[in-house]
Amino acid sequence: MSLGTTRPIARKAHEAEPWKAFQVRQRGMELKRDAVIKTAAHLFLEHGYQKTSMSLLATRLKISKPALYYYFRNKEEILVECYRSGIAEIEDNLGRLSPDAGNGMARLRLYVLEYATVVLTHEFGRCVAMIDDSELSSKARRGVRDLKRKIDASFRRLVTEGIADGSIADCNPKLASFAIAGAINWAGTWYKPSGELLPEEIAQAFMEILTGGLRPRAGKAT
Amino acid sequence: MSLGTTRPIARKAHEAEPWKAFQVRQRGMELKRDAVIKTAAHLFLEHGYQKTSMSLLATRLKISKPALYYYFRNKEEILVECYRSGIAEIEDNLGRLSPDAGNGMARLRLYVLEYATVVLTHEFGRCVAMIDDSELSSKARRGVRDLKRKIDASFRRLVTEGIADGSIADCNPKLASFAIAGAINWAGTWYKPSGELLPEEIAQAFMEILTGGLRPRAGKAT
Amino acid sequence: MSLGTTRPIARKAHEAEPWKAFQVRQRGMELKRDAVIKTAAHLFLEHGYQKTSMSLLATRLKISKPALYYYFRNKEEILVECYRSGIAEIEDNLGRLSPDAGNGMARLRLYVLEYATVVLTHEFGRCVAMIDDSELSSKARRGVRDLKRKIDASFRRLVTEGIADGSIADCNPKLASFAIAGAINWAGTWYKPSGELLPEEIAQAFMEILTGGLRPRAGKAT
Amino acid sequence: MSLGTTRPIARKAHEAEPWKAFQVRQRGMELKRDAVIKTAAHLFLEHGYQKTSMSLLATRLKISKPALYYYFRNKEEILVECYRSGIAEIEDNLGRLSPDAGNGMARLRLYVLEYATVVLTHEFGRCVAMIDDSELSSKARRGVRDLKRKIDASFRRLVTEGIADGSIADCNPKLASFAIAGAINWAGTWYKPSGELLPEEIAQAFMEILTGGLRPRAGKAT
DNA sequence: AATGAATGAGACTTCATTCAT
DNA sequence: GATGAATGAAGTCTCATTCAT
Repeated sequence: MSLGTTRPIARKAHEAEPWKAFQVRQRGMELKRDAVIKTAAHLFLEHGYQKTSMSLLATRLKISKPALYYYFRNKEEILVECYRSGIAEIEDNLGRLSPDAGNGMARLRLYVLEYATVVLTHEFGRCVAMIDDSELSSKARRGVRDLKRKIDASFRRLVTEGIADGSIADCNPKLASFAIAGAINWAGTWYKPSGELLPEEIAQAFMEILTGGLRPRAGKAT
Repeated sequence: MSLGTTRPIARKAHEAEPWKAFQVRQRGMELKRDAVIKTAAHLFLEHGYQKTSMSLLATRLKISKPALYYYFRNKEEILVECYRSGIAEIEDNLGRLSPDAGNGMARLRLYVLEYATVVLTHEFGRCVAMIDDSELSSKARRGVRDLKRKIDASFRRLVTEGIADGSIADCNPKLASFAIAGAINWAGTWYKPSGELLPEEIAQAFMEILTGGLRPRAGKAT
Repeated sequence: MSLGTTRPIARKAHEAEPWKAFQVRQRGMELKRDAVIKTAAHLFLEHGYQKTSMSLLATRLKISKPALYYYFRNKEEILVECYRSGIAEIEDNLGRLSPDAGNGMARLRLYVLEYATVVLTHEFGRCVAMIDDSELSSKARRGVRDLKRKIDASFRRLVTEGIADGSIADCNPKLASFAIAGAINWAGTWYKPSGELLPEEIAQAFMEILTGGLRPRAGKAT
Repeated sequence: MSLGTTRPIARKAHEAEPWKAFQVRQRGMELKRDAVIKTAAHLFLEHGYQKTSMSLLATRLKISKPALYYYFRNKEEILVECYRSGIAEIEDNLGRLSPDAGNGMARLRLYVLEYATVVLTHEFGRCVAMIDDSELSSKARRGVRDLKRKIDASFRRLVTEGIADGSIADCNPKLASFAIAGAINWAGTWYKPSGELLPEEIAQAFMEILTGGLRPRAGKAT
């Protein structure tokens, strides 16, 4: 029975259980927010951000539209949270790589492998790769870009280190990172889990192709 | 001198209007259509397809909204024409490459160079690379994908030929093409003409990085 | 007290709005939908379906345009509901006639009387008679026609029964029903409640004129 | 003479060929107008007045849209001309009936037969019966109704005469005419030339059914 | 006599968001 | 915490009509 679920009761509820209730509520908040962005990420990837309406999102979550606005300020904030989760996901996975796994090239290769895997198999990761942040307001965009830049910086640092230790040919680290990350991001565009290519397969092949070009050429001074 | 032909000048031309160009009310289906898609391509790239309203497009062209519908059946048709022009542009440039310029690898390298150049410097070309065709109705999408596939097929054929003549290492041609084309397409995403990186510079670097990984490894029997 | 039930009062009721009727923001899907189709029926009859814009309808109801779309999927659905209500109205009234009120002719006469009364005095009934269902999409049209056919079938059945029991002259039941129903439907076109002719008067006269022609001719073998 | 008609060329034309040309032009004008309203009537009957766009009409006639405005002031005028032609058609056919063909009933029967035939077989006639004149502006509507009234008046006169000479039962001539004409007009709504019922068949049956009810009841002193 | 091109007005519909409960 | 109901703004598109030639 609702005109709202618990109108009469609610007013009493927060008087009755002061502390625990709050924690539980907070926990609930977190859980709900997670559920929202998870579903949202899925829909954004399936139909695009613009074409995913708040109505659809609410319907999928089996909650009412205003409920979404209880958890998030607006649609944009949901997307931003997707990005944030995606970037966290990526950093999580990449951060786990041991920082002393050989020379720069070796570490770059692992990095590429891992990044490709995340982008292909994790939905939040795919959001980062796929959804154009130009959909965001300029303020939110700046925030997201700051986060994204960290990943790019990692790539660039690895390349630079590889060049320093001789395991990577002399090249423009910025362009090299862009090429590598771009190819992987783009894969997020066309990869379909239902297709015949396996993520591992793609990740492996991309690692070879994309890092192979950075190998120092034998006997060449370039 | 039509807006549609003079490509070198074109970079500034999206502001030009054939409306009232020479004398008033010249004949001009062709001319006008060209002007529309040129401006549309520009706006699509700037704000995205969905967020570019027909109103905005009309305003930019300094014509009324219904006038657009005199030249195109609907918004989708405009996007399709952008794609078509872009693909023609790409094929034009790639087709000009002499088909006997050395072995597979050599030809692939030229191809990459040229493709990157088009995608970075021609607006229609960028449309092909950047605008998600999932915005289209399924019918139009099929048409566009058929066209796009031809370009992908070219890449794949070059790789296959390179493998055959030994100039390219044994690899999955499909994945190799995807990696290469993807990296370039992605560049369309972040490249800003106003930035510090020159298109030629990027194209050159990408050529090295992306094809380098396909070189047969010295001393490897594979 | 719902707008939808009190038919006697209803003739003036198309101005009533359940919006803010009792207290503010009562529950009321049903109530509101009824109010919408009641007002819609009135406007459709006054200006025609095509020329009745959703804007006008909303204005009359003193709600915003999108609110209409909260209650109905689209304009067509509103018309379909008008039809449905009208047909229900007609069937209600006709169904109340006792099925054993004499021979076929006697029952037909009652039926004509009642049908004419509904078509002349009930707005939903008039919708069924007057609004061309070719305005509908082919799918909706099929649905409406199925409903309409039931009424036509009733007429035809009565005529057939009358022929069987000798109370009606031998004739083509289909054409007879069409003639009778047509004359009545057409009356919906020109009848104005504000005119000098009373509905009862018209219904009575039509009954005589339209069924008189079906009387078996004395001493004539047809 | 409207602004739209003969501005540029006319200035020279009427100096050069003063008489013949004018006649020819007038003849052409007539012919073209006829062609327009003929096609228009067809389309109006097929899709309805509102849904028949001037574009479609022009396309069907293989002329340009502005050309229509050369021959007619606006869409409404085209409909009015359809009505006018239809009414002329009806009057033509009805006027041909000899005014001394027996008593009132006999003449009424012929009249019904003829009216039904025209409404079912002539497109202009069908326009009069079918197209709701509420589509017209109030001014045009008045004109059309004046014309229509003449037909109605004929019906009513025949009934009155029939009552006078005893061949028709005492009844309200107005309602009798409405019933008769209404049934026939309505037939224009559902009759499809491609269907199985022949116009003659329908006309004959309607004549019997609709006039039968007006026969004076045997043995009744009224 | 005829037309290619253009337009103002307005149609239906969708969406992100908020109000009042 | 949650929701049924509502809305302002905007979107795509169509139409009758007219301008300039």
